[in-house]
Formats: sequence, structure tokens, C-alpha cells
Amino acid sequence: MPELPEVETVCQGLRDTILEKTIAKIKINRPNLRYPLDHQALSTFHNHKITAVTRRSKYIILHFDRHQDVILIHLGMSGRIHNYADTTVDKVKHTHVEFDFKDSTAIHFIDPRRFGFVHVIKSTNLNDYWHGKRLGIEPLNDELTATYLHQALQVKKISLKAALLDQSIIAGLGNIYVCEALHLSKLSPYKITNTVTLEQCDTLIHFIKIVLRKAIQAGGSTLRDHKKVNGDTGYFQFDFHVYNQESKLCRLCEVEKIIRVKQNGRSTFYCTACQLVS
DNA sequence: CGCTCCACCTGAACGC
DNA sequence: TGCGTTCAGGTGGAGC
Repeated sequence: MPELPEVETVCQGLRDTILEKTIAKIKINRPNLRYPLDHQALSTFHNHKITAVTRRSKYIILHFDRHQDVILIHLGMSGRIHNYADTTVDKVKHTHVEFDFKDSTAIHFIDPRRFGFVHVIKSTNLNDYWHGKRLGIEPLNDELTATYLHQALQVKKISLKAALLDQSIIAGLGNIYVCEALHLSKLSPYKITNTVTLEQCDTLIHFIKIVLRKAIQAGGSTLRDHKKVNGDTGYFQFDFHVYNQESKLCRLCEVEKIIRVKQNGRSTFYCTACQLVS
């Protein structure tokens, strides 16, 4: 499911529903997702209150009152979190973790493909954790400057598409928003990183921020799995210029048709007329 | 070391 | 209807 806008949408939904709620019980229905679930560590959150929900890249972080650890949730490709008005509802297929609250509401972690995971980490070790994952900077942060990106791209010789998917440069972009940002920037996904100029980096950053902000406003993109925590779909998929728009007319030049190619094993959608290598 | 590929899973969509 | 194939929003380890 989820790139940064989808994860941010889920975080916002969680803030609306579970802040200040106290965990009654965390139920684990499956011993492992991508990684083994730490039953013991998760049980230490019983009777603790959620004080904040934050996001780093595509990770959701639950913070608690009087607890030195945080719960990290990654949604993988197909993960979602659903809010329930009571703890006794019938759970849907692939509900792997249930967080029951003292007020008898609940949130469930659902993930058919099980590429997602739930980790317990010491708050003080969070920075080390991000460091270990080689996470780069947040795209919506002011830290993302043309100078930073230019420097990062200059030392590499890979396609611009691959570089933007590299989480150690910018953390949070995925296949959809990289395709969209490249198109708006009129840059070829095949352009080699060390040929990207400072000005082009500036343009790229401008459109990365725009496309992410718009997508967050739209509640993310629902292709199949992504849902807000209340069950609503996002609707940014209706604003796609290139992603999943194969053979449709390019919305920039209105002449050429969007094509789909394979890059590093993943689909790239782009306009051969607008998105130049030079 | 830098980079590409593939596995990890389930399920939906499509072709025959 | 059913079976086989391909594809999907991410990540990280193997191998070149």
C-alpha cells in the first residue's frame, strides 16, 4: 500500500481516534509478520496511554505515557490499520495484531502479504534505528534542499528513478510518487544521476513536495489495500498524471501517450515527449 | 563498494 | 469454470 502520503493519512486518522486512549490488551494472532512479533515486549504496553502518533518515512510510531519504549509499525505493501468502535467485532481476514483499548474500542493491523511488521524499540534508540536502516531525510522537511539532493546525486551513477526510490537519499518516496514527481519536473526516469543539474534538483524538490502535499490532502492513493483508519478510501489515484495511466494522453503536452516500461524490475510510467534525458 | 536482482507473501486480473 | 501466469504501493540480503 503505502508510501509517505498513505502512511501520513493513517497517522492522522490514528491521532483522531486513539490519542489519550489506554491499552487494555494487545492480541497477536500470528507469531510473525516480516519479522517475529515480540509478544513479551508488546504486553508491557498494557495499561499504558498513547500520548502521540508520529511518522518517520513510512514508519508509524506510537508513543506512550510512562513507558521508555515506542511501538513501530510498518505497513509493507498491503498493510492497513482499521479503527473499530468496539472490541467484539468480527475481524477481517489477515488481522494479525489487535490493540484493544480500555474504552472498548480497538484498532487492528491487517496485512495480507505480511511484508509489514510491528517492532518495540527503546525511545532513546530510535535515532540509532533510523541510522541502521540508512534512512535519508524527510522530503517535506526544509532539510531537503537542492544542494543536498545535487550532492547526493552527483556521487552516484544510477538512473534518477532508482535514486529517488533509494530511501537513504530521500526517505518516504515510493514508485507512485517518484513517477509523478519526475513527470511534473519533466525529467526522464532514465537520466543518470550525475548529470542532474542543481536547477533540475530545485525543480524536482519543488514537485516532490507539491505532489506529496496534494496526496496527503486527498487521503493518499487507494489502488487496492490502502484505506484510512475509518475505512474510507483515499482519492489521489484520480489525480495521477502517469502512474497506471499507460496509453492515456499526457496531461502536460496533450500529444504523446504515457508509456509503461520496466526499470530495476518495477514499472515506470512516463511521457517520452515531455520527460527528457538532457 | 556500488549496484541490480530476487525473495518474501497473498490475491486480483487476465489469457487460454 | 478453472488453471496458469503476471503483477502489485516495500525492503533488504545475495551475488555480480
